[in-house]
Amino acid sequence: MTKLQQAILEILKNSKDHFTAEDVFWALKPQFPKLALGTVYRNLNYFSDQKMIRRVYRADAPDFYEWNTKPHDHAVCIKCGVTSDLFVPDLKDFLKSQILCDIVSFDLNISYICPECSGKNFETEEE
Amino acid sequence: MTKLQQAILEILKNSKDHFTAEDVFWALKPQFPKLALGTVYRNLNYFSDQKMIRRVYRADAPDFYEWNTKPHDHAVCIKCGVTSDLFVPDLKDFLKSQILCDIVSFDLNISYICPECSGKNFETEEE
DNA sequence: TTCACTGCAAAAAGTTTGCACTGAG
DNA sequence: CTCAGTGCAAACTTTTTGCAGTGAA
Repeated sequence: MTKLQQAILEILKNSKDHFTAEDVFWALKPQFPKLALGTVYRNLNYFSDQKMIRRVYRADAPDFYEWNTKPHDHAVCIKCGVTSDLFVPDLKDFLKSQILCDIVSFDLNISYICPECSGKNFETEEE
Repeated sequence: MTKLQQAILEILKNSKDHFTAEDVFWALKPQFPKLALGTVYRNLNYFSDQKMIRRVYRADAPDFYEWNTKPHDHAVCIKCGVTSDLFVPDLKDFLKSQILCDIVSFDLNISYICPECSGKNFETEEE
């Protein structure tokens, strides 16, 4: 494991944020001035292939990568734009009960108004 | 509404399939030999802006367009690759009850083994 | 010396856009 | 004559890849 690879993993490990390849690239650029974006992609994809991190495919925005590899969903606040991890308990069982099929996996993305932006004090189940 | 625009809508209207812009392009090419892919995109996007059809953004595959504008989800069979419309009853209420937040919208995509491929006779709630 | 890792640049894939043209009204 | 709709080609965004160089063991 090279210094660069360690540094890439450290960035993800030390934050609950969701990083695009470019985020990681710019975060490391001061420390690795010759760093290339392609190299960042290559390493991030290698790590996610190894299940060390999770890659989240997105449709109309760059994919992001996160440290949290446990199953969870994502919620994007339509006010502040922040993406949060979100775990919906019993969702798989609920889906199975409703559609009566063998579910292999599923991907849920929620648009919502986060507690901070709603001004109210809702609690979210987070993981 | 031009002949081309009518023809594009007809293709979506007459099928429950999910069409990429290229699907539509090739379906119309015989009838409109000079047709350009960009024009197909422009019209499909115009129609979806007008809520006449629905555009479904996809992460690692071309977006598709469908006639069904009613809220529903999608399930992709991992065996045969077919995408089906799927309506999960009461899902929004279930999500609200679990995460206690104001949900604006959500997007659910399921990977599963469809009834035909599983060899069993499961019934799916479809819309 | 070796070879995994890297930088660089080009390519790939999907989609959008600028511009000139054309044809129906 | 006008101008909405079109074809064409180039641009754009995100991501991947081929290739040559390089640096640690």
